[in-house]
Amino acid sequence: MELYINKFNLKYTLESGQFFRYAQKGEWYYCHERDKTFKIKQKENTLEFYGTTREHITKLFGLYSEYEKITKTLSKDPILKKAIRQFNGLRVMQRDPWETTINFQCSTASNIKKIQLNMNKLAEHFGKDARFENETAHLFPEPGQINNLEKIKKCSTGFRAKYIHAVNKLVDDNFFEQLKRKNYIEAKQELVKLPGIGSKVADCICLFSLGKTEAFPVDIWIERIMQQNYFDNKKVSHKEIIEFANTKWGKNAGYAQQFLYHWGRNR
DNA sequence: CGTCAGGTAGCCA
DNA sequence: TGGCTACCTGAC
Repeated sequence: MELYINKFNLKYTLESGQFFRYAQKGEWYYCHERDKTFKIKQKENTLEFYGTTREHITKLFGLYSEYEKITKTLSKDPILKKAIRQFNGLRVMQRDPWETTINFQCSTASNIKKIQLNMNKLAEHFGKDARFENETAHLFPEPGQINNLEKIKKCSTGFRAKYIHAVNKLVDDNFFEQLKRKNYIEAKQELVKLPGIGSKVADCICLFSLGKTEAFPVDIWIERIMQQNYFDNKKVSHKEIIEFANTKWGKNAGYAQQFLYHWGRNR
């Protein structure tokens, strides 16, 4: 299947730390998202993919957003202007909230490689098997299915295992549907009540899966980037950074974060 | 072989 | 609110 696209870069979007279950094979990216397995490649303004629908691709890769409007507004900021020029086509994805929650619970005090390992192992141990191109693909387990603490530990999750185990019991798809209907502040408040989920992870869930475009996840990288570029190298609290981003970029803060993060790490 | 990493929770001033 | 520290384990 094909999809005509504009102002989109698959590589930047997929490799910018918002999505983890993918593997590059030649010109194709083999991707897994919840119960979907598909492969996708980009050739200029065309996306070619197999294994899923146009609707899914459009939503997952944030292709419905008013990208030109957002980037134009953000480009008033000279630093973002550079970042946007360098990484034009980078999008904020809209993923499955359940998988995103487990995903970013795994991210605490970790790194991209290890998060990928955790997610792939969780799918192997708890998810259903499917066939894709004559090979076994592991689907991500449904809410409620990650229910064995010892097995969760076998997925190299370490001290995060107990949090994953607890959250698996506390949420379901309906919970996330309710959060989508709430505003950003309320949704975040609900999320940080969950074990193993603090401000940063909650903001990632809000931004990457609940459509809260104003969320501005502050991790150690964003902290450094913001300090260097907007606070004259002075120490600032995460709270101050969030307030600054909110005032400066409002509903576009999430996009600003994604550009700054990618730019700051790949410069 | 030691150090450290996309944070969070718990505890104390 | 602000400042500490422990925490699993693979990767460098």
